[in-house]
Order: sequence, then structure tokens, then C-alpha cells
Amino acid sequence: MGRRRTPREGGPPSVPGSQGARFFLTRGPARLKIGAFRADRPGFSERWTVGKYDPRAFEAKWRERWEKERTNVRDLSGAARPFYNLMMFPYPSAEGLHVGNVFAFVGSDIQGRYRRLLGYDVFEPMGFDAFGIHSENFALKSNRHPAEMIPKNIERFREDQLKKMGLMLDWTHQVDTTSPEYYRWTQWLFVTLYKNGFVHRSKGQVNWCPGCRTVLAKEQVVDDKCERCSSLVEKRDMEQWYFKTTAFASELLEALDDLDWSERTKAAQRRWIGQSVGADVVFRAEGGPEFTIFTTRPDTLFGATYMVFSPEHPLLDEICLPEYRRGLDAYRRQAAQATESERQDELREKTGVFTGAYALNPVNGARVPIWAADYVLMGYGTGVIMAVPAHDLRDHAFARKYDLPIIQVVEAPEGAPSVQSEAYTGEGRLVNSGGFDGLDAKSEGILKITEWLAQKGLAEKKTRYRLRDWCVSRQRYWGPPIPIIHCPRCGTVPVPEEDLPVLLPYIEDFKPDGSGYSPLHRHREFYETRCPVCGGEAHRETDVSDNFLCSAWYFYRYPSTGFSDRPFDRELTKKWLPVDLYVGGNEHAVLHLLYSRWLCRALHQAGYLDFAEPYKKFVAHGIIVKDGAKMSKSRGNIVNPDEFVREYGADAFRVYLMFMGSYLDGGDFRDGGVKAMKSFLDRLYAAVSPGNGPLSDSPPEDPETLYQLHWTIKSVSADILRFSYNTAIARIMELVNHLTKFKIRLKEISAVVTRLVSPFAPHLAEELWEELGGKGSVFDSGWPEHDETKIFRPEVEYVVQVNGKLRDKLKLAKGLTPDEIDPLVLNSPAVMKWIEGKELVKKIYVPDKLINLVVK
RNA sequence: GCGAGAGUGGCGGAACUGGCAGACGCACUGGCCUUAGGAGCCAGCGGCCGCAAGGCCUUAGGGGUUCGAGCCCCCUCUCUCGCACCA
Repeated sequence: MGRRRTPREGGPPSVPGSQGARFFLTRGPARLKIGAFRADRPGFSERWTVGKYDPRAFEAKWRERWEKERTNVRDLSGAARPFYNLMMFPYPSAEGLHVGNVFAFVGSDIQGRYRRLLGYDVFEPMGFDAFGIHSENFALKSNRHPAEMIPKNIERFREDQLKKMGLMLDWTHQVDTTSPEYYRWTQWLFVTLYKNGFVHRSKGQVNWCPGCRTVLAKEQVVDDKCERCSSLVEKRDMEQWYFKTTAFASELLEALDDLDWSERTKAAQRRWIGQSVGADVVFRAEGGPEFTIFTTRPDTLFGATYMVFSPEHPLLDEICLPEYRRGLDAYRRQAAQATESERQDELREKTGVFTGAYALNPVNGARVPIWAADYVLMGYGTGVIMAVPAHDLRDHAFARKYDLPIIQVVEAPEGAPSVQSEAYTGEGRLVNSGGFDGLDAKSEGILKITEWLAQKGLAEKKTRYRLRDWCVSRQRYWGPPIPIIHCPRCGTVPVPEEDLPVLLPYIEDFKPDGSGYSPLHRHREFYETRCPVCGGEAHRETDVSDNFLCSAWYFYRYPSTGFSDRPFDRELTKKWLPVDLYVGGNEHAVLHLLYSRWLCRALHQAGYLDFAEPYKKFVAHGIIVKDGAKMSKSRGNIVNPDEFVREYGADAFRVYLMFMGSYLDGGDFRDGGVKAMKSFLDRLYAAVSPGNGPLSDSPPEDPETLYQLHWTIKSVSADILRFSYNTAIARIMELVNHLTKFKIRLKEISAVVTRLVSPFAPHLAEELWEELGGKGSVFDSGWPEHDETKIFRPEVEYVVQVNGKLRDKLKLAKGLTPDEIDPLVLNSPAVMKWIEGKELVKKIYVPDKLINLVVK
């Protein structure tokens, strides 16, 4: 805050009222007047009555006018400076809009309104993410039908809540993912991806939620539990539809570098994609089949002293010796019962069984035992590893437990514990590694050993990812039916585009039964159909697609809602996308954002989009807590936005939400805060409204006021851009305090304040703008520009330190040289007191800012 | 366990590149106004000492770098959020 200068220190005089002019005085030798204020009427003690505004009197009026005059509707095809301001659309829950949603939307809306004032054509649409298990589960719980419940919820969200928050939303482009005109195109996407080879149907282990009675994507399993209903997720073998998210693993990873996203979100995506660079190496079971392992440390191959198969590995049946068979089967049963996190808990004691078989190490022919252990996962790599207990913590723990040999192949530094007692995972030179001894393990060994084996056809460089293909099948009712027909003769056939949408039938009995089939499966009129290829009897796919597919493309639809013959218009899409600014919750850092990035890439490759990344900038807002604690139903501390809006108006609520804390980190909601913001808006209104007394047409002249004004414009602009809304509001408060305190009532200033506050309190701003005689909407009036020369001050306040401690402050002319400053500083009594009789060792000058005298 | 972030008055929070710590607001205290005030206005408000001027201390704790550290470095503690046997 170093640049800020307020008249706080020094003046005004403490006994006000008698003088006709006020002087801002400073102390120190260069005592001079820097600003004067002429009071029209004498006396600070005179009561400064505050005119109040009643939000109920005009907030509704402005909302109606915005709607009637289509203030928030842009001509999308004619826009000269498009700015696509996107916020994550809500799921229209029965509980209504959550204060967290409002917080998110308002913060995004401020960006939109600010860009609008800067002259951009801002497109700010809203929609409803209304398909999905969350809606359906709620309907089941409350004994209602989602097809009846959801439209009501949407209506309430839109009419009673969203529209009352003063958001700059263009409702002529809203999207409802459950409407056939929307999900028709969701299905079109499925078909298009299918035709372009991005879809496959595979049998494999899936995450089954017994609560929701459906499979889940890996991303939807959190701590072994269903992210929706918290049931413990089970493993099942089922045939499901998958999207090949892995096809773009490396592209999705690399492109992150160039995205203007927070590092936090990028880091989450990087971790999720989980790149590992290493090699596949072929081993042979003695007297049995070959098998491939993946390792990131081929340099440690000479230290591989046993092999471990995942218990689920099919090759184990062939490899395991008959006399070990019983033990293996028992172990497999035991492993199957363990939950995923039990198995993946690295702290859990490792278990395993010997198969009786041996493998031959390709680097030296060593005979190493083959084990099965559940610390090796079937789902990653090849489901088999080489174990190097000397240099891997997990293998080490296992080797110790089962008394397997530990051979050191990387030299540990002097004094490191023996690899017999502790695995060494650091850098070092290779030892016990045949011809490779002496090479630096990681920088040279990995490459050399891989190349050597590659020449013999036994290894291959390989990069693997933790990312899995996206399982999109859901055995549920409330979603877009997957547009596939199973024909006994033609196989799986996509529904022809002209037959879309495959309508989700209204069925009373939509409860999932756990059979592994969607409830649609029970409805013959849906299930039975004809093959579009051969015309023979066939049946429909009865699974619906994952809700995340609906939300992976909604922002392409917004601009093109007017088109019924295409999902998104090529020209409009070119003009408006990628999204300029996307604001949303970080809880979607890996789910929604990754899926939509992938989909964008797939559509790009298939030729439907000209760009590969959907969002230029993503910003994650923070989370609101209440009185320091997380809001939850059980705590009973849920904030109901409606009550506050009703009592204090949307503007006060908006301003409070933005003021209570950092938008990016979240804030702590206190009930009293909204009222405080209402009273701030009252003061602001009183200070700048002509309804509260005449405003002068003359321009501001007092330098202090000019300084305040222009400094505020500059700060607020910068603060909005960096999402620092709380400080932006604080700056406006300071300006209003200044105007109030000195009873400055100038029309020009009122117009500036009105526009500065408009992104935060749009209704009030429109009202003031009208009172001030402004034409049209304040949002078309342009953002005020600051004049740097008004912020420039010929004098600055120097901080004078002695040995780093503040001893005096001097108001001095700018740009003085050390020689000019010295006498002023050294003659200051406050300074003399501290340097008298001491030796002056050093003088530090920070131009126009600070002098530090170092004495001994 | 690993990774990221954070720890500042009674409270929410400011402090942008190392340069006046505590902006702005809440709460609180005193005063004004008032029949009244859960309204409004004025003033005070980190701690300790002091009538005051002023001084000392203070950004979780300890150490370091620097003329100067809330900010940079090291250690410790606490909290939050991710990820958690991915070979």
C-alpha cells in the first residue's frame, strides 16, 4: 500500500467547525500544505444525514428493464469484440441455489460486467446440468419422478433465484441438458465419437456402486466410495462403453503447459494423467510362457530378485505349479475381497504367495521366483513387475517379509544404511551390473540397458499413463440413452443421426434393480427395436451415458441454441470459442475439466472444431465456510441466499459475498456482514446520489480528491482483473468515506463511483446512473479511465529509519538526490535524537521512498 | 507417507517487486442526536509502560541472509486441501 496517501495523518484539525478551509498538514521540516478543502457549510459537527435507498424499490424494476430492453442480449454473429464469460452451470437441486453457487456466479459476473464496461461484447449464458444420478437419487428419496421434479427445480432456480441475483445472463441462450433438443446432440456426440474410433465396448473390472446400482468412472470413486452416495464401491466384471481418453494422454498433459490456469489445477490434472517413462521388458517363465513387465527403472534390472504378478493376472493359471495352486486360489479369493483402498494402502503389510515357478532375468539369465501379490495392480502397466528390493521401498518391504534376496545394483553414498535394511532410491553409479558397472544409474544406465535389451528384442522404451479410458455407461434411468442398437447379425450399430434423439421414455418404474441393467431394460417398447442396417429384430442399448458427457460440451451449445439442425454452428463457434474465461469450482479439476478437454481434442481431430483446448483461462474460486466451519445440513449452518436478498437486496448480498474474503481462496460468511454492506451502499448512495441533495457540475479540483479518485479507479481496475474483489470494494469504500467526510458532491465524481461499483452492485448503479441523467444502461457507459498525472505527487512522504527502525516521516519533493536529502534528514530532531554521538556507518537511499541511516 | 497451500489484532481479512505491519469491514468502548434505538453521525480501538510526548514488543515457534524480513533460506509445530503400493 506504499503508494497510497490519504489525508489521514496530519489533519484535519481536531477542533473542527470554525474555519472555512481545511488544510492537510504534515510535520517535519518540510512542513507544507498539500491540499485544501473548502467547506460550503461550516463544521464537521453538523449532522450529515444519510439518505437511504430501498432495494425493494428498484432492484426488481431494473431486472425487468434489463429483460425488456434485452440489455444482456448480444448480437452473437455481429459482435465485434467477443468475450465468452462462462461459469459452471449448476445442477438444479431441490434445495435451491446454494450460497456457494451464488458466490461463484457473482464473482464470474463481475468479470463479465467489467469486460462489458471495457467495451467487449460479453456473452454470459446459463444453463442447467439436470441429468444424472444426483437428480435421480434425490427423486427416488423424495418419491418423485425426476421428469416432474427437474422442470420445477429449473423454474425455481431461474425465476426465483438466478434472475434475482442481478447476473448479466443472456437467458435467450439457456441450455437444459435434459431437454431432447439438447441431448439429441449429446447422443450425436456419442455416435460421432463412435464413428471416429473414440469409443469401445470392453469387458473388464469396473467400479460398481451398490447404492446407486450402477458402474462409475474411476474419477467418480473417492476413497473407495461413490462420490454421490458414499457407498463402498465394489469391483465387478462387466461389459461397458468406454471413451478412449487415453488416446490423448500425452497431448492433454503437454498442452497444460501453455494454458492460463492456476498451477494448482494443472498439477491436479498432471497427477491424474500420471505419466511414467520407462521400458517394457520381456521375461520368460522357466519352461513356460513369456511375459512383459513395465518398469521405470530398467537400470536396476540386475537387481531384480523376484517377479510379482497381480493376483488377477490370467497368465498365473498357466505359470503356477500344481502343488501351489491351492495356495494361489485361496490368496486370490482373499485379494478379491479386499477393497481397493485396502489394497492400495501402502502402509498395509504386504501379502503374497509363491507360485512355485521361476523366471529368467533377460540381463543375466538369473533364476528368480515368481510370486503373486496384491500390491501389484492389474490395472496398471502389464500387471506384472520385476521386484528390485534393494532400490524400491515396496519391494524391499515384501522381500524382508518373505525373506527374498536383496541385491544392490546402485551405489549409495558413503554412510547410507545398507540396502539389506533400507531400500536406496537415490542417484548413484551402477554396481553388480555386468558390463554396465560405473554408469550413472538414472542418467545413463536406464538408456544403455534398455537399448542393449532392445537390440535383442527383449525391451522397448515405453511411456505409460495412469489415466484410464472413461467408462461412460450407467445402468440408470435419468440420463441420455446411449444411441446404439445391438443387432444379432450386424453387431453394434449406432443409431442413424436422423433418428436422434433416442427419447428417454417416461417410465414410472425407474428404480435401479441391481441386475446390472438399466431400468430401461425392463421396458420392452424401448428395448425392442429394428436394426437400422438390416431391418431385422434388434434391441437397444439400455444404459444411459454418464452425466459428465452432458457437461463436457454444453458451452459449445450456448451460442448455437438457435440451431436445431446442428449441435453447434461452425461460424458462431469460431467467433466465440474457445471460452475466454471459465470460472468454477476446483472440485472439477480432474473430472469435468479433463473430460471436456479430451472431448475438445477428439472433436478437433475429427474435424469439427478448429481448436484443441476449450478454455483459454480457467479460474477456480474458493469455498465459502460459515463462521469458520464447513456448511452442512447436519451442522444446520446452511446459508440461504434468498433470505438475505429479500432483506437487504441482491446488491448488498453480492457486495458482501465479494467482500468477506478472497474470491480465489474463499471466505467466511457471517450473517451480520450483509447488513454492513447494505449500510455501506446506503452511504455510497447518500454520497453520490443527486436525490440526496444537489450535485455540483464543476469538475473536481482539490488535489487530494483528484488523487483519491484516480488512484481508486486504477486500483479497482487492477483488483478486478486479479479477482481481488475484497480489496476493490475496500478502495471504493475509502473513496466514499473521503467524499462523505469532506462533503464532496460533484456530479463527475458521482458518475465515476457509479461505474466503479456497477460490477458489484448493478441495480444500484443503474439507479444512480439514471438519477445522474446518464443515457441507457450504465454498462454501456464505458469504464472510467484513470489519469496517471493526477496520481503523481510532487512531494512524497519519506520514511526515515535509523538502524531499520522508523524514526521520522518527511514530506519531501520527488526526485531529490541523496545530497539534497541529507541535510533535511540529519537536521530532523526526531532523527538527531537517535544519531547523536554515534558513528554514521552507512546510508541507504530508496528513491522517493525511504532513507535508512546505519549508526554504531 | 508424498505433494501443494496456509498460519497476521477479539473476528473476517489487507500489505502487488524485501522498505510505514494491521488497509477495508465486523465487534467493542466513549460521545452526539433521540421519547426510544438492533437507526444515523463523530471519535477511539494489536500488546506492554506512560498524563502525555514518546518508548519497547508484535505477523505460529526457533535460527539465518540483509542496512532493512509477514514476504527470501533452514529447522520445528499446527491446520487445510489434493494424491495415496501406478512399478
